[in-house]
Amino acid sequence: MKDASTETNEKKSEFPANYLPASVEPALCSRWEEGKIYHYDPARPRRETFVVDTPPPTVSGSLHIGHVFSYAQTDVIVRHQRMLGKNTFYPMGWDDNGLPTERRVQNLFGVRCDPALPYDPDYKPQPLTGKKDLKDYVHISRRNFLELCERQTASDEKVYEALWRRLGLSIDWRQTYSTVGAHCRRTSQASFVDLFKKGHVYSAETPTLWDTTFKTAVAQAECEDREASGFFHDVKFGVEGGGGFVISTTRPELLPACIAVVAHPDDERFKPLFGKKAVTPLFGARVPIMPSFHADPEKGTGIMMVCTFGDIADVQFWRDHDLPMRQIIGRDGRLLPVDFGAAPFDSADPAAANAAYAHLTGLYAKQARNKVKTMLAEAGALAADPRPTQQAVKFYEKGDLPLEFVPARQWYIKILENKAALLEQGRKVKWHPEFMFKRYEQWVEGLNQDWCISRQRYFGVPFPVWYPVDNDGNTDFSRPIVAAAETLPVDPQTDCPPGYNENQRGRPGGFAGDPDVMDTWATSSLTPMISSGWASDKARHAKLFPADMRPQAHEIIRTWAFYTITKSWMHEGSVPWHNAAISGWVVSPEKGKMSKSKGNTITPEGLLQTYSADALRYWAGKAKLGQDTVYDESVFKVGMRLATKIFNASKFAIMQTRGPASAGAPLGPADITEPLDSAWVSHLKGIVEKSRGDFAEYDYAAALLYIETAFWDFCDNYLELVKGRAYSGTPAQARSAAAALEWTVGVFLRLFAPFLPFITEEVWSWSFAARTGHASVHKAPWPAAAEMAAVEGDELTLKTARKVLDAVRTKKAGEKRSVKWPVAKLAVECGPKAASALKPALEDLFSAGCVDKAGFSLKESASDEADPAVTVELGAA
RNA sequence: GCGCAGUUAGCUCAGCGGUAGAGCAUCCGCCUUACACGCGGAGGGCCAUAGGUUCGAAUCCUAUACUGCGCACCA
Repeated sequence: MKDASTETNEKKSEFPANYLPASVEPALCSRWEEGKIYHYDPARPRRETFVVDTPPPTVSGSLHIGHVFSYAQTDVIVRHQRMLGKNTFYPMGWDDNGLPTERRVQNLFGVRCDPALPYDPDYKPQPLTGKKDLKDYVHISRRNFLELCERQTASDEKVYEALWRRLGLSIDWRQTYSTVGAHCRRTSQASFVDLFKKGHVYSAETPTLWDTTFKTAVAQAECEDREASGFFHDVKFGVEGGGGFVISTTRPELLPACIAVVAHPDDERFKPLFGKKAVTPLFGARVPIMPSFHADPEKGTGIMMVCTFGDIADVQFWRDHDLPMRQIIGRDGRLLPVDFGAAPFDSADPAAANAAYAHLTGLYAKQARNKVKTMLAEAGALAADPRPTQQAVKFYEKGDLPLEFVPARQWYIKILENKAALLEQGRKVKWHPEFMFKRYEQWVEGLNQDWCISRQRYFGVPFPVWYPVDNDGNTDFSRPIVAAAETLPVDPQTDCPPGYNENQRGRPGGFAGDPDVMDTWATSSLTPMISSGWASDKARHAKLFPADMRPQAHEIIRTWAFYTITKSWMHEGSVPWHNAAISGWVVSPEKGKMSKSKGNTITPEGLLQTYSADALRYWAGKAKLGQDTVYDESVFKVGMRLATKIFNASKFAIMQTRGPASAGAPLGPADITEPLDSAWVSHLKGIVEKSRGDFAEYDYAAALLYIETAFWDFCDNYLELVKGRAYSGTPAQARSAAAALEWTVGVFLRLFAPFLPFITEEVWSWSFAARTGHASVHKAPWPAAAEMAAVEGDELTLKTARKVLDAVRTKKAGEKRSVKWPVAKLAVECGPKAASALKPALEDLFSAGCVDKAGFSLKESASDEADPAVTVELGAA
C-alpha cells in the first residue's frame, strides 16, 4: 500500500469536470501498450495460463459492427480471466489467404491473374476508378498478382489493428500471424505432410463438387441450398425390344449423360423392366434399367435417370455399380464436345445422336436445358408440357451459378471413416451455449463426402508435393513426392523436389509441381496450432495447446470448428480447445442479418467516435453467447450514460476519502462502524460472490445485468442516504462512510473493468492505482468478499431505510415538490426486526429526505410479515 | 421431412415452480453543494394458444401456431 497523496492529488483540479471519452480512450490505449499489460509471459506454467484461439478475421474489406460485437464479448471473458490472475495468451491472426483476397484485389485494381504470363518487375498497380468493365481488366502474372495481394492485405491489416486497439481488445500484439505468411504456410504444409504420413489424406480423380464461376473444387461445408424455380420435363424413354416409360426430370440437359435408369426394387410398375435396357430419346443411348432404393415411387413418375452427374446420389450409384462416365459438363460449365459413336457414349444411332448433340456443344448448362427441351418437343419425346416447380439447388456459398459434379484430381482428408471419433471429440468440448453442440453433431452425422482440400486457385498455400513425369511425358499422380518436413515451406512451382533440378520441370523423365493451393480452411483449421508453434517450437506448443477457449460464430461450426477438431485429433489426438464460445449475430431491426450494405453505412469507427468504445462494448456485453442481438443505438447511449455515471459517482466517493474525516490515513474495514455502511458492504459482497460463478460459465451478460443494477442502486439510494453524513457527520461517522464508499468504488471499477475498460482505468488511475499498487485496474485482482471479511452488516437496515425514503420521494413527486422540500411529519409502522434495523439509519434518512426530526414517529407492529407502512406529510416550505 | 432456439409492457430483453421485472420510449414533476450527459414519480402485460402435472405454473410436461436458424431431401 502506498500513500494516497500522489503528485496528481496536489493539482488544483484533481478530477476532470466532465468525462470526454473521445480524448481519454486513445490515450489509455497508448498507456496499455507502454505498460505491456496484455503481454503473455512464457515463463509462467500452463495451469496459470488462459489461452485463446482468436478467430482471424478475413482481411478482405472492412470490419463491421458484427465483428465489434463478438470480439468485444471475447475480450470481456479474457479480461476477467486476466483479473483472476491468469497469464492470458490472446493472439490475433489475419486470414488474408484465399478467394476473398483474390476477389478484392481483382476488383480494387481491375486485374486478372494469368499464370501463363511472365513476371513484370516494373508493373505498377492502378486502383480501378469508375465503372468496371471486364474487358478493361489487366492480365498480370501469378507473381505480380501475389505481390499485389500481399501489399493490399498488409495495409488492410494495419487498419484492422487500429480498430481493435481503439475498441480496447486486450490482445498481445506481439502474437500475430497471417494465414498466407511463411509461418502459416509452413504449418499448413507440415500438417499436410503429417496427415500424408499418417494416411489421413489421399488424392483421387473422382467427381467432385465444382464451381464453374471460380473454376475450382469446393468442399461440402462450403455449399448452401438456394431456392430456385425450375420445370419438370416428362421425357419419353424407349425400352429395347419394345415398350417405353416416362421420366420426370428438372435437368433434361443431362439426358446425353444418362448412364442408367432406376426404379424402386418393389415398384410393381417397373419390376418387369429390370435387366432390360432403356433407350434415351434424341441420343439413342442404351442404358441398363436397374433397381435402386434411392428411387421413390411417390416422386415424379417413380422412375428416374442416373446421369454423370446430377447430384451426389448419381455419383454414389455410378461408383457402386461401376458404370461408365459420360461427362458432358466441362470445368467452365459448358457442354463438352463428345462422340456418340464411341465409348462410353455408345449410341444405337451415332449419326443422329451426334447431330442432336452438335446443337448443345459449347452451351452453358442452362442454355442447353432449353435447347434440349425444344429438341425433345420437336421429336415428340415430351409426354406433357413442362410443369413449374420449386427446387433447392446447391451453390458454392460465394458463387452465382449452381454447382456441378466434375471429375478432377483432388486431395481429400478422410473424414467419413472417422465420423464416430470426430463426434466423440466434439463431445469433449464444452460448448457455450450448450445447444450449439447439436449443430456440430448434426453436421458430422450428415457428412457424405471426404473433405476436399485442394483448390484450383492462386493465392493460397501450395501443396508441398511434386509428381514424377514418365518418359512419355505423363504425370504419375500415384507416386507423389512429398517435401521433407524440415524443408517447409516450399513452393513446388519454383522449388525442386530432392534429386531433381529445375531443367527437369515438366520434361519427360522429370517432375511436375502440384499446381493447386489448399482450401483456406486447411490453414484456418490449424489456428490453435499456428499460434502455439506446433510446427516450429515444441516447447511453446506444449504450453499453449490445447487452448482454453475458441470464440467463434455459429454459422461456421460446420467449417472452422469442425475442421479444427478434425485436425487436432488427427495430429495430436486431442481436442483443440476445452471451451467453444459461440457468439450470436447482430441482426437489423427488421430481423434480418446485418447485411454488408447496411454495415457499410454504419462503420465501427464512426460509432466509436460518436458513442465511445465503452458504450459499444457495453452493448456487446449485454448479449449472451449464442444469442442474436438487434442492432439498437439506444443501447449505446445507455452504455455511455453508465460510463458517465461511473465517472461522477466515483469522483464524489473519492473526494470523501480526501476530506478531513480521513485525516490522510488509509481507510479500511475497521473504519466501517455505521450499521448502514456495513449493511451496504454486506450487500455488495453478495454481488461480488455471485459474479464469480457466472463468469466461470462465460455468462458475463448475466453478471453485467446485476452489477449494473447494483451500481445504479448504489448511486440512487445508498449514496443519497450517506451523502449528508459524509459532509457533516462526526469524524468517525464520516470516516465510516468514506471507507465504505472507497471500497465500493474500487469494487465496481473492477467488476465493470472487463466491460468498460476505459472509464474504469481512467478512474482507477485517480487514486486506486497508487493505493493498491496495481497500476492498471486490468491487472488488479477480481474483487472478493474476503476483502471485507471483517464487516458484517444487516441488509435489512438498508432495505428498510430505502423503503421509507421511497415513500418520501413518492409523496414529494405526487405533490410536485422538489426533493429538498421539507417533510413535516413522517410516521413509520413496521415489524420489530425492521424497526430495530431502521433505528441506526435514522439520521441518514432524515438528512436524505429533509425530514423534520420532531415530526418523526416509529410504531412497532406485531409481525415482520408486512412491509413497513409509511405516512408522509409535507411541510409548508 | 428431422432437429435447435425463441414467442413476457409500444421497442429491446431479464426472470425459468411461490403476489409480473428492468432499460428505452411515453407522460408528470424537480437545478438537490458527484452528475440536468442528472434526479424523483406515473401509466402501460390473459407472460403465443390449448390441454396436463402441482396446494400453487410465465416458469415443468404434451400438443398446436407463428418467427429465426441448422440438417436432410431435392426425379
